[in-house]
Amino acid sequence: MSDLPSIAIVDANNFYVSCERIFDPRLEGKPVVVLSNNDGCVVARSQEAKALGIDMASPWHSIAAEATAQGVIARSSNYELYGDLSARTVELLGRYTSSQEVYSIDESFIRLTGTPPQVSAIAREIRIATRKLIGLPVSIGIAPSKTLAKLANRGSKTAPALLGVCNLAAYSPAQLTSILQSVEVGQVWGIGGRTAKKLIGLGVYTAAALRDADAAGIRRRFGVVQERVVQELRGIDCLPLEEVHADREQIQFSRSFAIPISTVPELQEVLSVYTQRASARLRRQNSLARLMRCYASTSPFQDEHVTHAVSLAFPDPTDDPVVIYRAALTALGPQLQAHRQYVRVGVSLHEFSSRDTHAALDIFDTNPAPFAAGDVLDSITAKYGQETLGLGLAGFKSNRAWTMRRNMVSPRATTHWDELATVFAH
DNA sequence: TCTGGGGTCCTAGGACCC
DNA sequence: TCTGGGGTCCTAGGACCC
Repeated sequence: MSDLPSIAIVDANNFYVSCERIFDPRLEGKPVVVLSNNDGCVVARSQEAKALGIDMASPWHSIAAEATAQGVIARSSNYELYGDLSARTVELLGRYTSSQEVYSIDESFIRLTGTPPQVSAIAREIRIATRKLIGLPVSIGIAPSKTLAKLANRGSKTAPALLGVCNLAAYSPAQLTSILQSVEVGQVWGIGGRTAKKLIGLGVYTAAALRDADAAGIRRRFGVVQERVVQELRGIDCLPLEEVHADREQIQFSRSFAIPISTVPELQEVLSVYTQRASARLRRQNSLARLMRCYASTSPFQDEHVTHAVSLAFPDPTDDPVVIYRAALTALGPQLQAHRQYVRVGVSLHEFSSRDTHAALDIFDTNPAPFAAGDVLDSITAKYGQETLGLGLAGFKSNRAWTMRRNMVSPRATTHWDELATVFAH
């Protein structure tokens, strides 16, 4: 038995639903779904909801009647709650490893060392701890590469006998091949719908067949990303753990509206709010942006779907909400047409530099220090909340008909004093 | 009436330069 | 009339992920 380091992926089961259940135990054992922003699509389902045949990404409006008749309970997404429970889970996992990559809101890769039985024992301990200390059920897949760990993670969920932990090191080469033969090629991490279709056309139907395919040929036909998948399936670790969470390389803020917008002043208001939110994220990671893209689009589900998009460079990299808003308005404003029914606006920032580096280069700048509107906004909203203060049109809260629809949202039970859970004694 | 949002990486192709 | 070739930078878009 080898004593090599293994990669484990720890993944919370039906994460958003599990978060909702922690603070509302009445949801336990019932079919529950969580909806995307705007109460648009299903983005998380409990086991019971999956069993009823509710698909991921189903538009809620088209299934709501039937689902509620079947007893399905829907919740609007409550990202503040999920984010907080996610952070607690990350901290807990950190106690079991020296090397951790936070891959998404509900998944971490961690490195575990020991013999296969030792590693599996640690994984079982983690499972018990997350359930007991945070309230979340998790599944754990363990293997020599990330891609195989993801595959093991699927196995840990589909085979109840494994009790939520699947360590591929526990299987013989023949058993491993038979496991890979049972996985469709499109289920492999990194192989999406398009590539899967092409692979099937070439006769590559399963994970085992992809593992045994000619790596150079795969590279020629599909590129380096897919070639790495082949190597990873062979147990060769090609995708290192990204331990330090690097700053973002782009920041987007985009939302669909509860109702379409067709007046220019309202679009200006939206741009004002979105540019302020995007620039706040930029300042949080201490970056300046050189490039911005903005777009406004009508519904892709209607005739005459249009998108107006602009891309613009700032003369000097900036994080100033006033500069960014004015630039967005100047560039996108002339394209907006009052008779259109816009359903979505997006702002994205790119090409970052560090705020500190830029300041150091700026010593010969003769302009007096400008009013740092961004810093003032940040310190006030940090203390009193996101909605307390805004610049210009974003400062008014009245009559914002376009904001998100969130009709079934749960309390932010861990981050707001006035929304704490209430316990009743009987 | 009602269809999410935020990322990453890679590649192709045009513009430009020498 | 004749009319190269290679390198780099930039951007848009594809594909994938959760």
